[in-house]
Amino acid sequence: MPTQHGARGRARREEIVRAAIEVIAERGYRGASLAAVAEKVGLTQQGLLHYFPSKEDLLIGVLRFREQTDSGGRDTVAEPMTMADTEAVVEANANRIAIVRTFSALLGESVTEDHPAAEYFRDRYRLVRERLAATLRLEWGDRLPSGLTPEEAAPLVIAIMDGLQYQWLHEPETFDMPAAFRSFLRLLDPKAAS
Amino acid sequence: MPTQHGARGRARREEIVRAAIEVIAERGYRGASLAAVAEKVGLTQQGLLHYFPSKEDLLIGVLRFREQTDSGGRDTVAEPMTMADTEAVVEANANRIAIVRTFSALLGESVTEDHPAAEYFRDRYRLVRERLAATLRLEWGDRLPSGLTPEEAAPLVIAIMDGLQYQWLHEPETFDMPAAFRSFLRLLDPKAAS
DNA sequence: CGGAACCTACCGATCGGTCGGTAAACGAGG
DNA sequence: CCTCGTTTACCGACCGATCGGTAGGTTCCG
Repeated sequence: MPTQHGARGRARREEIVRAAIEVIAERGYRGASLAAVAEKVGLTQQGLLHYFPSKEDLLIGVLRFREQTDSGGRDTVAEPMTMADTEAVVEANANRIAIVRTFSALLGESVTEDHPAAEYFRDRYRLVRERLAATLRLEWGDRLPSGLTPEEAAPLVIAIMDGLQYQWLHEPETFDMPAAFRSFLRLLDPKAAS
Repeated sequence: MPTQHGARGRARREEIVRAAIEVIAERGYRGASLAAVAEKVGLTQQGLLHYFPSKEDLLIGVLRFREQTDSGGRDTVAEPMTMADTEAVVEANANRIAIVRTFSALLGESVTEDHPAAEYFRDRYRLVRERLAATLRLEWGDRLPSGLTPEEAAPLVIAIMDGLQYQWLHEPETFDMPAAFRSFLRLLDPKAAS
């Protein structure tokens, strides 16, 4: 078992994961070769395999890395306690195009058969929907201003965030993702200042 | 130039395109091998290359096929003249999981570098946004009931459709995509019966 | 000494694509 | 109707590249 002790090894692993995120953003998971990731951190492919014994292990590393550190990643929606926070997340994502691209590409791939990230996204969706519904209920009670229940609104918030990212990624300089998201928030609560 | 005349050849090409759509749904575009597509229609990989001289040409064929025939595909949003039609599109998509999966997978891949479908999706988004805005304006004038302009609302409708598909594809039996979309329509127009 | 951190040398599989053929269908001319 | 050249519809053999992964080291640090 590599990388167990030693801050040295842990740092190297993180370096590798960051490189993997970049490569996946450029080529997707299937298109990302271990060799390309290895080269980015100055390793051979086999050197990389010392830290992550298989490509799938590396992907798991990427997914885990996001869950831990990534306090600005797309779905940190899992955490925020107010709707204003979700807006901040979108804003932050607009400045993290590489990470957004990585996870948008992964999300797309994950709908194909036996994709190693499929389970991750399914569980993630469930979790985020739950927490988001709780957040909405905390903010507005059992009925939003629009008349929707929190359970009805939560999937819509997620869908908007995901969907806007694709439009934005295809026209990063033209498409104003945060503004579009704010429009949606106005839809949820017409009285909101924002 | 193959397939120019002859209904025979044209039919074969369509057969191939349909097979390609299936394979892409299972493996994505990068993961889809010409051999796998060829096998589905009882051809060798070289036989397939007779009809589509390269893998990219096959993808173009898939994209074109959708634009023509696919009157129920995800984005036929380009056509409908009323909002009720968009609801019908979503409903139809809920019964076309293979095609939805294909284009969701392609959309995801298309955000990676130099993807052959990137231009297609970008142009498609522009077009659909325009037409949808026109539809919205026709239905409600310059301000929707929620106060949004048609140009503000159009990207949101698209984002919802795209985003809901990913959640649905990850839980096809549990997640009620049409119901979620109707919730969104209620957000757009609280007075709607639906 | 022992384990972590690598690397060289390979391997079998798969990929998209080329080359060069063959066989059948087809249209035109006699 | 029958030839005959052309096009269409394929297939077998092959190729160079790349892929993820294994086996078996060596170096170096604690």
